[in-house]
Amino acid sequence: MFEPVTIKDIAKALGLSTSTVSRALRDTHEISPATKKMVLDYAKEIGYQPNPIALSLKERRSKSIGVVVSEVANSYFSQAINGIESIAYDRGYHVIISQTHESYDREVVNVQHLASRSVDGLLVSLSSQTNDISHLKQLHDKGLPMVFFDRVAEEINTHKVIANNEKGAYEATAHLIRSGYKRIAHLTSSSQLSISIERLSGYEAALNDHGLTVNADYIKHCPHGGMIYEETESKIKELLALDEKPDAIFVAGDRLSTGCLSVFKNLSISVPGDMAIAGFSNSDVLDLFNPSLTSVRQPAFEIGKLATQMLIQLIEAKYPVEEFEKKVLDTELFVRNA
Amino acid sequence: MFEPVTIKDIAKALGLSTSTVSRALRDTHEISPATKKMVLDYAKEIGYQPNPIALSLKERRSKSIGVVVSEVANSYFSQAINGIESIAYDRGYHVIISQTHESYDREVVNVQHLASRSVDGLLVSLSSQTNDISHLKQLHDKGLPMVFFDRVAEEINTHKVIANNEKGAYEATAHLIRSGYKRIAHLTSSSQLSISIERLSGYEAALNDHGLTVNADYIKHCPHGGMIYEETESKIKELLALDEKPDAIFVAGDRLSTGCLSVFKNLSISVPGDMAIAGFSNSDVLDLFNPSLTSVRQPAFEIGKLATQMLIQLIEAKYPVEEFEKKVLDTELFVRNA
DNA sequence: CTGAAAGCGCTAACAA
DNA sequence: TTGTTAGCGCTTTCAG
Repeated sequence: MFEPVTIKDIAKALGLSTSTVSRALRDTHEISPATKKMVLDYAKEIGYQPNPIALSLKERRSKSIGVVVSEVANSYFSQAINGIESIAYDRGYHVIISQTHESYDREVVNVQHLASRSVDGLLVSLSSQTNDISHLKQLHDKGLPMVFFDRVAEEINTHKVIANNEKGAYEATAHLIRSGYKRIAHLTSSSQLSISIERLSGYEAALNDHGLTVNADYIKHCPHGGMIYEETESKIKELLALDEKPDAIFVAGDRLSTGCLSVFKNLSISVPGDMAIAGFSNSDVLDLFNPSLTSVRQPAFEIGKLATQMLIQLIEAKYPVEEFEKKVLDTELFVRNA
Repeated sequence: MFEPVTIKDIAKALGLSTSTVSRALRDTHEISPATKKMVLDYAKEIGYQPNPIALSLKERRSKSIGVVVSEVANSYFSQAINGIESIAYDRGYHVIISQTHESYDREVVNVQHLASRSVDGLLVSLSSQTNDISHLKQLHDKGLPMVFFDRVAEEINTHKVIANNEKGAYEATAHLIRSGYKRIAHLTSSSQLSISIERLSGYEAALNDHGLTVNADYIKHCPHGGMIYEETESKIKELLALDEKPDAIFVAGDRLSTGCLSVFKNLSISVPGDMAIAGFSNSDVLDLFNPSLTSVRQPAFEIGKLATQMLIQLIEAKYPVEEFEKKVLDTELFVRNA
């Protein structure tokens, strides 16, 4: 149905061998200018396009990289993907995106799928439900290049690119403290995620540094990372039911931050009047929100770029890479008060 | 670096021929149960994974589909992509996403890139700057299956899936009229886009049906579809500079709607006090906006699903398909007033 | 029921 | 400088 036009066709038409045509097309020196011109002209005339699949088979690589994220409909990830694309594209790589929707099972399936489609490398941000990373470890051990970004697996020794989650969390929490709030709760994603751990640690450090004590009742985890409204709502209701109700919340995720605002809006609880909120978010319409959200913004585009550069470096390395690094990029705090 | 495990390895280890192994793996009937079991067991043991590239080369298809959208960081498209993925994965297809960022040049390059990577088909939503569609026409003529969604090219005879833009625009405009507004402007994307034409037509119909006249000065185009804040701002300022200043605006796009709200916020113009706004948007945080936006929501997920089903049907068709259809899905109006 | 051989499109030794 | 040949991993005639 879809017309071929192969090197063989050109060879036949021009009375040459396929290897000569190949050489002309690939511009090697061992070819006469005349033949080369003839081949190139004819190739252009009939619109010859090399078959990348044949090439992949031969060179044993696909010039494509797989991306595993929880959701493209998420400002952070869509910005990161833009960064990924911007680099990949320039370097001639295809980007294959797959979404876990925060499900461990889908993550396993997607990773397997990508690997079996022989991507040359993987850019991974773990799902919030992922505890066991053997599906990735196995591929990594086999030699599949892999770079983690955002939600990383410490157990796998490879490059990692993350935001300075601890510092970002510290700043947001400190901002709430400086604004006069004393009972600051923390709403976060599942506890095993690297970002949860880092952000929790920044939150705790800020409390400690400002003479406030960490109250375990004030820390609530949403395993679905804000994907399920009811989950977020019920955790917030737990906070509101406490004897010493918090007066502010530091929220550790994009979806959770907006989810949180929605819950308060629906409960008709005034923000920041009755409850102040600061949270991680990369949305670019935050300025339109009311109640407004003081936000911690990650350099998502930059993170995507860096991760991709490192991955391609790994893919194209002549010798196995032994030294891995973790890049940490600063976040930015946007104070908004309505 | 990355270990192979081919059919040949199995054959050698088991003292069989590659064809026998292939047959065992592919579960044909012309194979003895014993051999089959032996092969399957061994294959599982050593973790054999068929090489899809070799298969693609043989079968002359890649089991992947290319998606061309303007931006993944856009609620409409990210939702549509979710729909696309949901079907594609089930049917064993990979989804390769590329973004035009509303640029014609990038669209041409991306389409070429996808085609040369031999995707089996294309799901396309045109960039706002695309006038010339010969890059697509050429591939379509060559037999590459193609389905348009959202921003379609009427000149290419193939399946199309769109929202009922005209009706959606009509309803939004009629809503503004019923709310008492009489000087309703229209802010839209570039004039050649199918969605612009359809939405403009719905807008005009609503005005006419309600005894209002269409004023050409009230219709403003943003060729970059809201990607450039300054463009949106300047068009709005043009509207505000008119002698008979509009009292409401019907906005024809996601990015434009939020951009519009931002502009008014920055100009300290009260919405809907001084200016009412209704617009197309698929954002799922609209409820948090203030000023709030009365929105026309498209069934993006559904559109993505349908387009993908139709594309795969085209790809897998035994005989060339001659009959094409255009599916039109209803939008939903969400009235919000703050 | 199994094996040998050809071929998908391309490149790269090796010959000529 | 050009042609011949083999091979990347797999399926599929065609013989046995």
